[in-house]
Amino acid sequence: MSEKYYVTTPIYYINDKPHIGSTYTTVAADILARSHRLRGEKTFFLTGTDENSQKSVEAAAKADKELNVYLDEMAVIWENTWKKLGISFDDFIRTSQERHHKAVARFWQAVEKSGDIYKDTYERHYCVGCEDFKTDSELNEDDRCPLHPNKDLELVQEENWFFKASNYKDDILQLFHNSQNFVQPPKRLNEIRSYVKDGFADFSISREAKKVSCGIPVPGDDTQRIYVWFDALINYLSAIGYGTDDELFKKWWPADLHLVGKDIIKFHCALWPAMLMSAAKNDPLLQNEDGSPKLPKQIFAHGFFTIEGQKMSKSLGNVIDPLELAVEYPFDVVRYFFFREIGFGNDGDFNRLRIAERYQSDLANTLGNLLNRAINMSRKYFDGKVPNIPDPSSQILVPGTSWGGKEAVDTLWQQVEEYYASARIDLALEAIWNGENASLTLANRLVEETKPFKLIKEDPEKTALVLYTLLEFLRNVAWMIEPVMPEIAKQIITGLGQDPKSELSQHNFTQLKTWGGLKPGSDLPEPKILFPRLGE
RNA sequence: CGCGGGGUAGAGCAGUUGGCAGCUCGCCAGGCCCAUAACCUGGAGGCCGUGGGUUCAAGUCCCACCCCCGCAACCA
Repeated sequence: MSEKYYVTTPIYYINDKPHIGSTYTTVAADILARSHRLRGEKTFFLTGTDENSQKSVEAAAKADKELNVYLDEMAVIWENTWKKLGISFDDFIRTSQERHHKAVARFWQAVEKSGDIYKDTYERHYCVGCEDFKTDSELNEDDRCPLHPNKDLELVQEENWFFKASNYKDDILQLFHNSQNFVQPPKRLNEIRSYVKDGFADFSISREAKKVSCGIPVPGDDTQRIYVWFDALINYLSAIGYGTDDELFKKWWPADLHLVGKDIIKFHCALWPAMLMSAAKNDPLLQNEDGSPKLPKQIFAHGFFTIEGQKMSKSLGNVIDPLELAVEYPFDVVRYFFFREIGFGNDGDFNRLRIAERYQSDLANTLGNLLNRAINMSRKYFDGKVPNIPDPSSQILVPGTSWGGKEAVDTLWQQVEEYYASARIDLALEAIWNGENASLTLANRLVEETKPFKLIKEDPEKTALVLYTLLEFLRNVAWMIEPVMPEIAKQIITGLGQDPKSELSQHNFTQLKTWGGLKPGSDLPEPKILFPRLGE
């Protein structure tokens, strides 16, 4: 009955510590994972590190460290950064781990058995920057890599193993056709479709061992090492038991969502499904009941952002360390900014002025102030308690107001859930703040429309109804924003005199979001300022 | 013919299947006084980059063009 949700981030190169960009990706995955967990779905959230790269070798050499030592140190830094930021990952895969090597070996053999691996000698241009081969048509007018024009292309001439990606070109195009949501957002689907159409050539998937100082050995061929991308993608399988724990694997595969940056869609949307299609032919674990390949359900490519209008760059010195940022602002505020300000899937700008603006306006003024005024009035007029209304679950409309009542809140919940489900985090937040029949803005308006501070003298019962509505709506909002702002959500719940932990453990999701959950007559603690105003 | 993103109110951005142009901030004028000088209402402010085309109807679809941004390294 309960559905499962398996979400991944890309695995990161660890030639430096995490920065704000990788943090953005990871937070996005965290939000989606949390939204599914909240719904009571069995959720598995994977992140990790890509360690079989030439870049790691270079970085280790630069740091004057043994490769293994360097990798171990950096992997810890990455994992700990995510922990400190409260990222709720369930596993942390390192491609240097034994389990990964086992999975890769099994996968390679399955692909080989399918007849999609062959040896060939060739001479081609290899761009170290891209870690990728370039065909002549991909070079710029100076015959250099358009992405890395200052880097000399290596003219590589060697015998390598190749993956017959071209065998799957039609299948991939068919996949795009059949499942329009496979790649999100749509503009990325267009991009990748034209890439596959124009030429989805066979990939070289190994390099000569003597030329690289890292990489997983090709099964049965010690002279070759597996090309980093071919092994990296398999991490999504190895972390959930492929090659080591069949039962676990069956539980989680296929992935429900691979979250990636827009720069690596080629690998995830074309190469990866092709690899899986091939391996599935000779590995029942990768097959559906009908023998078709089990492919990830969706790949979502997010955009990049600039820092204060400029490209993130070390030489400009504007690379932001997420841990330092988390000192400047509560990290929940940063999370909110990321997904309120920047349409998920679009490029955006990381701008401190805008963070401050969002903080002041959306968080302090609209949300924080509402919570504060609602609690204060309730405490003042109702003896420090949540107003004791007779039948909270059947709360009716307050006549003469634009507040949509409990049904509008149900509708809002529905919208928010749909947005989370389709990874439109930005729209979920927009709806909570500015929605049409129930929203934080409308809740503030309800106060103006009913004036509880006057109404209390004439009609205490109606006042109780209004205040209960506000408090109960805030409880609902807390759970709506919990995936994005888990700490803030807890503080709101606590501020309403409830215990977030027991709310979660004693109620299922359906009960949580059912109107009337806030117990009438329960104690309201003295309000704390959730978002102090900035400046003086 | 390198690749990609984008040009919508003063700033920053939304605009799914074409159907009266929206949101946040800022500005102006009111209201309110419970609240974090917060909240609410009203208003000013747009040739939706340009020129064509399709259509009863185009920010949205088609064609052409102009302009801006990113593309050594770091890097989602």
